[in-house]
Amino acid sequence: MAAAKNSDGTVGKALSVLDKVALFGRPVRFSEILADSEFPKATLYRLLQTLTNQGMLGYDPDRQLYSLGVRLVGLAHAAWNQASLAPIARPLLDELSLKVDETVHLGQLDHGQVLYVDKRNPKLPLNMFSDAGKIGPGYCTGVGKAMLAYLDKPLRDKLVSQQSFHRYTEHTITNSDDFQAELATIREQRVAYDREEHEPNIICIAAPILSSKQRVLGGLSITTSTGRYTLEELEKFKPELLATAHKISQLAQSWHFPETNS
Amino acid sequence: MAAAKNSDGTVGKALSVLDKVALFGRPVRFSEILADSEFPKATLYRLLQTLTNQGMLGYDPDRQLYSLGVRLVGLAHAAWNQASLAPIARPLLDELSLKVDETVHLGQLDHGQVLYVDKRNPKLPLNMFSDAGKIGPGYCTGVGKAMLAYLDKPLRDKLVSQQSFHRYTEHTITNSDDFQAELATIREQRVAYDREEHEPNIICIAAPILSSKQRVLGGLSITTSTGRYTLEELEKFKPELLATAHKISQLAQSWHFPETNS
DNA sequence: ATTGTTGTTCCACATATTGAAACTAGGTTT
DNA sequence: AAACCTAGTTTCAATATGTGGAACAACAAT
Repeated sequence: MAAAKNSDGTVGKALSVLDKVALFGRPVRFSEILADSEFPKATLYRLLQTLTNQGMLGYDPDRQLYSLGVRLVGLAHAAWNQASLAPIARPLLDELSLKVDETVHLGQLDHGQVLYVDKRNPKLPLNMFSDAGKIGPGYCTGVGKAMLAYLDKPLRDKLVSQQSFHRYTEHTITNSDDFQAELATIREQRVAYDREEHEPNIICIAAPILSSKQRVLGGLSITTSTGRYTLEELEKFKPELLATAHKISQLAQSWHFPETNS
Repeated sequence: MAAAKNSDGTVGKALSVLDKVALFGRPVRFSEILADSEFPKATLYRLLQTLTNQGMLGYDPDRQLYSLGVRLVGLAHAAWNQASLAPIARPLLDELSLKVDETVHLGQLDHGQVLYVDKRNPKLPLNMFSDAGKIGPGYCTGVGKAMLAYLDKPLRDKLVSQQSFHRYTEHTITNSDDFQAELATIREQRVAYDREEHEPNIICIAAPILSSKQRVLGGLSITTSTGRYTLEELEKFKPELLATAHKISQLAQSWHFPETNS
């Protein structure tokens, strides 16, 4: 049969519904979900009920609105603690962001996209779920490129082919060939640059965090704006960046850490 | 037959496995999960596979360890934004915590327990998943008691009966009767006090956040230590606390918010 | 080599899921 | 107020999915 259908059984379907609701980004009506769902009414209905029962979705009977459930927040707390580099890397992020006096991001790969698991901004010391948990594109962010560059070829090719290459700015790389070339350059330089590829005026330098077996654990970046530094000047952060990435990697090793596999 | 089995179908089982893994709090072996699982080997195996496929679990093939998946963190980000009071309440928490110069917590109910969705500490402005997402007992925390007190009787009774009443300190309330009495007192006073019931030397004053229909949306507390204030002195925060709770409630109303239903 | 332990696959069987269609509850039009 | 929508919920036979005992592989330890 070969080809990979993307749903494993009922659980897969249920989770895809979860995603749908998440995607709306606000509480939604049954019919709204039904509208862009492949499931028939009754099926969708039961899936929603199950998820609601399970606390993965919340339901407001007065307004008839489904929203993501609070249970997710609790699970994520656990996930963040045990499956992300964030709790280990935390002191190192503090240190780095203070030293360079710029924003630092810590990301991991999730299905070819970047999931930011932590962030430090030395000026605005406010961070929360609103920062961590954010997902960004893999092909036009510093951490994304740094991580993708260091995957082994088969996985890298697979994920590259899945990128959607939306042109965010005039500098965004918009096809796989250029992107593969960029990744090769990154491997040579050992760091990735974001040259206003995702947002105008935002530039960054990023490095992968690799396990001792050279598997990609995550990515680390120093982000700034063109108003503060030129792209060339970013290079001066390279030693600090690599040093911190390496330290995180060592800490991760010693306190057994799971490797991201997608 | 009748009685409510707590699992709805395969999805329920899969999610219970997720919880199990979360509960370990660290990456685990297949056999460890099997050990305290009611599922037979093959079944558990397939559930784990499905969850892993779906990115809800991560799997490290080298070490053969399952851990919570990063996908959860992304979902939670969305959940936090759309289903929690946190994003709306944020500026008000800032304001309150600065004004009283103490730590403030914002919580919501999740299956009779308290889920902290945000926190502000005016001294240590470091907060993250490591604070938000934390789950605490309902019967011995300020926000927990404040929220439980204001539920309508049937739901309240149900949740009270589900509390586990572990004696954390000598002040912890350890049976439903005393607890129901306490809840009555709270309704009279309009605020709940935590009298070192959860942790020694930690005290707090808390109020519920109610919708216009008097449904419980969440809870807000000001936490301090016996070293800084006596229990009696906490009362002076009551006006500020109630005012802020009310403001949050109003904001929540205007930007449609789902009500917690368990 | 031999045994033990842990993880993976098989397959007949049972159960949970499916979805068209019927139904109900509210709201809107005639 | 009756007739008519529309959005949401329930039913039920057909069947796709999930189940779990047992056999099997992979690998360690003896």
